[in-house]
Amino acid sequence: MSSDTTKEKIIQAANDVFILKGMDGARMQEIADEAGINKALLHYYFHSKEQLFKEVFYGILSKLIPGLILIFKGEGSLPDKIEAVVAEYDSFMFRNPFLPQFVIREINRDPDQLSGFMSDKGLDFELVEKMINKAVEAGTIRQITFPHLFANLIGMIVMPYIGRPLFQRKLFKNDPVKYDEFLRERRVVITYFIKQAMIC
Amino acid sequence: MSSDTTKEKIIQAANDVFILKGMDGARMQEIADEAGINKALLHYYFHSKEQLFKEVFYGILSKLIPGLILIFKGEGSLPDKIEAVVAEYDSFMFRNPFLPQFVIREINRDPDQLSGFMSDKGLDFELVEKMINKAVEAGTIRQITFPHLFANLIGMIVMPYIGRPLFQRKLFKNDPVKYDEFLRERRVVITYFIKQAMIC
DNA sequence: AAATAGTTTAACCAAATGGTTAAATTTGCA
DNA sequence: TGCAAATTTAACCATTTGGTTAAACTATTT
Repeated sequence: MSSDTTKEKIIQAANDVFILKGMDGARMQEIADEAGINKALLHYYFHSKEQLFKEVFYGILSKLIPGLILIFKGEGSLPDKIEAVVAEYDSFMFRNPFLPQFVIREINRDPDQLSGFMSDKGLDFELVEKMINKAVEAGTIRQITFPHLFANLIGMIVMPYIGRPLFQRKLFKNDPVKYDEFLRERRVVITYFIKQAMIC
Repeated sequence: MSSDTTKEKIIQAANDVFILKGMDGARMQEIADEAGINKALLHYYFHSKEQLFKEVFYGILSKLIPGLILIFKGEGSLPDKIEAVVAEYDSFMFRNPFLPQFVIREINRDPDQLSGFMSDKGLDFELVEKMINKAVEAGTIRQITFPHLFANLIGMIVMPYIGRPLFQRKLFKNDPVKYDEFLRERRVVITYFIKQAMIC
């Protein structure tokens, strides 16, 4: 097997371990084990934990951002775009259920790096902000500023993933199947909720 | 000064350090320094970090829960209660801005303990759930289940605190004063948002 | 004054952990 | 075949950190 494959095995293993245990909780030895190699070789490819973490973390994020940008810049009415963003975002979280926690940790660990990365990837909110403001002025949607709408949207999407261990216990008698059903309902519930709240 | 005062100094110091750096990031030495004592004395009062952490964490939570229960069990219409919960919750977060992150960490670290604690404190959601279901049946509010409403509510309230380092940079040009203004607007925005979404 | 609890000092311990090293071995490729 | 890169082995290092210990000192109480 080529060196590329080994590197990929490492990244895959790091992915799993990091996303389950976070940067602090992850052990280099465990990542090596998970990848089926030894610690020396791990450091042969990634000279530090920090470097490995960044490659994994920003690797995942890189997969999410293009979809969002496409939606923002694409055709369609504002409500349609909101619906699409919710769908895209939520399905991504469903496939990467530990990502929100992961992002939160990074938001508080190195916000400049994360912020810069988003800019590099071409994700900026000015377009969207203008779009919202224009719709408000035109009377298409109720009065709201972009930051508030953004916080509402992301908060509603992300909360069930962040709070799962508690929510599942308190609201679903700790039944994971029921909780997954609940998660699958979120997309349509959130979309509906936002539309009712925003559209006059 | 009595031993009680020293214990309180420790708890206060631990509060500050834990809430800024989390359980993992906090150092016993730093807590001792912050309390103006030395490590030996710190362990004289709290024999382990774990024990100290729990006293601090559940100490804070204990202050939040009674207010919520009062609202749930008190008089008033459902919309009024929702408004009151948002106000109570949000003002608590504003006074303890690092609490949400703190809770999230604990949710994922020891969910059983946290869940049990809430039950002990008399916080259960069955009443609220019934109240919501009844209102839906009566047609007072639009069709929604309690878990969804709960996730929406908490998500919207908590998100701006969790995501602050990033949001402030991306949406407010990293201006902390502007961000505090934004936070102060949240209560009314969220209340309004929820009411528009829920009330027919 | 004597006893008790609170507090300091300062050294120490054990475990965990990220990272290094050097030599030996295997594999892929020119 | 022979060279270079990939991989293993296994020991080792430095640092951090939670926690301990014992002796001495101080304040409080009885």
